[in-house]
Amino acid sequence: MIEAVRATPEKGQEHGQTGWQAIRAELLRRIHARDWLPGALIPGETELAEEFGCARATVNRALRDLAEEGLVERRRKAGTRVTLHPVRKATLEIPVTRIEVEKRGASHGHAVIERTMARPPEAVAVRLGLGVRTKLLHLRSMHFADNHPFLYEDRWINPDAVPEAVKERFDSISANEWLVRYAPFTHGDIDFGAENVREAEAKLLEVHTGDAVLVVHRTTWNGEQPITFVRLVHAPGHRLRTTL
Amino acid sequence: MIEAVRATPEKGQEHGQTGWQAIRAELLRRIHARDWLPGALIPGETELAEEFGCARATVNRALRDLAEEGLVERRRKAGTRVTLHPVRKATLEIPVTRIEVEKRGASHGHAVIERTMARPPEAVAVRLGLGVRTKLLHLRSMHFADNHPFLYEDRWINPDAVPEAVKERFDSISANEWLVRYAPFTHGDIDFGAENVREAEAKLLEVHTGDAVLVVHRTTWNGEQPITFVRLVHAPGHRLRTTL
DNA sequence: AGAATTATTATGTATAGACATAATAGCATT
DNA sequence: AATGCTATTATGTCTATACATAATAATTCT
Repeated sequence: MIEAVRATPEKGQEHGQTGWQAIRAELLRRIHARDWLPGALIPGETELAEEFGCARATVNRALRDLAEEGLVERRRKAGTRVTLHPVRKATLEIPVTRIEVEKRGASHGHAVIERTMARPPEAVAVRLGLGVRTKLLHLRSMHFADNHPFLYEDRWINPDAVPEAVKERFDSISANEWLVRYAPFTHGDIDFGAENVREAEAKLLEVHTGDAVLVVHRTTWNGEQPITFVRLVHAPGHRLRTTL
Repeated sequence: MIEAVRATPEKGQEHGQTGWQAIRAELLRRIHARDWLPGALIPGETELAEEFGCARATVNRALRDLAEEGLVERRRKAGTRVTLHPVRKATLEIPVTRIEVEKRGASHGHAVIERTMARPPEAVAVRLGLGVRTKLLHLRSMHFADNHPFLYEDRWINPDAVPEAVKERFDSISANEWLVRYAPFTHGDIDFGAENVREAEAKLLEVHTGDAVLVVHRTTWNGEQPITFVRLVHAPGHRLRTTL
C-alpha cells in the first residue's frame, strides 16, 4: 500500500503528486523498475484500487493515461499488460513558417515566385483525390530568414475548398499563414524524406545542385474536401527536432 | 439538445457514437462549423451538461479530450476557449526497425559490423552528457530488408546504464530491439535531417557517395542516466509518414 | 467430438454528489 | 491609486454505484 495517494501535500516533495497521478507514477515506477516485465499481465483495476485504497475509477484514470502513451495495452476481459514493443510517439509540432523562423531569432521574409491557375501534375492530383483536369491555384514562393533562403514552397490550392484564396495575392501574408487563418483543416498527412536538390530548386535556395535537402510533403483536408498540397524544400542543414 | 447521446445504438449509424464521444463529436462540429470562433469562450461544463442532458463528468471527459489534442484551452475559473492558433501536432511513431521492415512486407536481417569499447567522439559525449574519457560500447550494424541495405546504425551505449549490454553479442537480436526490451527509457530526444552520404556509409548502404539520405539522431535516458546515442542512416528514398 | 449457448470477468463508461484548486472579480483598507 | 483580503466561479478530481461491452471460459446440446 503506497501512502503517496493520501499524503498531505508537503513542501519538500518534488515528486509529490496526489490522486490519480500518484497512482500513475507508482505504476510507471513498477514498469521501469521491471517489477512488471514487458508483456506481463498486471493486476486488475479492482485489485489495484484496493491496494492503493482508492476508487476503481482513479486507477482506471491512471491506467488509461499509460495506455494512451502506449506503455500498457488494455483489453476487456483479458486485462492490462505492459507493452512488449512500446511504440514511442514523437509528437512534432508544425508551426507556421514565419514563427519557426522568428523562433530562431531571425527576421522572416517571403516572396511569391509564381501564382497561376493551372492543371496539376498527376502526382499532385492523386494526392488531392482530384482529376488532372481541374485547374488549381498554383503558388510557388520562397521564405527567408535574415534574407537568406530558408524554405522553398510549391503549393497547390483547391479553389473549390477556398474560393477566397483566388483573390488573395499573398504578398503581405504567406499562403502558409493565410490558410491556417482562413481555412482550418480537419486532418491531413505529412511525409518527409531526403532528396538531392535539383537545379531549379538549388538556384532558388542558392545552394549547389545535388545538395541533400529535407523535403516535406503535406496534404490537408476539410472533412472530405481537399484543401491544399504543398511541397516544402528546406535549405541544406535544416534539422527537425523533437522529444520522446 | 442533441439526441445522439441517448440514442439506442442502431446498425446504420456510421458516425453513431454514444456517450462522451458523441458530446466530443458535437463540440468538434461546432468548432469546425465556426459556431464557436477561434479564441471564443465556450459555455461552461455545467451548462453543456444540462443542454446535452448528461452528467458534468461526461462533458468534462469530452472537453479534456479536445484539450489534449490542443483544440481547446482550459483554465480554471477562466473557462474553456477555442484555441486561436492550434499548433498541429504530428505524432510519428517510432517502431523497432525489425517491425518497420516487416510492416513493409519484407524480411528483416541485420549484421554487426563493429563491436568495441571505445572513447566516443566529442559530439557524442556532449549529447550523452558524459566525458570523452569514459569508454562506451560502440556498435555499428546494418539492417536489411529482403537482403537489401535498409538502415545503417551507429550506436554508443553507456555501460553504466546497461551493464548487461557489454556481455551481449547482438547477433541474434539487434541492439535496437535488445535495448527496447531490456533497457526501457524514460525520455529521449530525436532530430533528423538530410545529408549527402559519405563514402564509407555509402559503401555499406550500396549507394553512390553524395546521395541524399535521411539521418536520424536519437538519444535516450533513464531518469538522469544517459543510455544510448544512435545515428541512423536510412537508405536513399526512405520516407517517414504520419498523419495530422 | 464439435458446435452452440451461457456464465463469468475485466475493462469501459455514466451518474450524482462532494470537495479541491486556481484564478478572477469585488471590496475594503492603507 | 496601490495593496491585500474575500467571495465567487469554472475546472479538476475523487467517490460509490451501476450498467454496458467484449472476450474468454464453462457448459450444454446435438
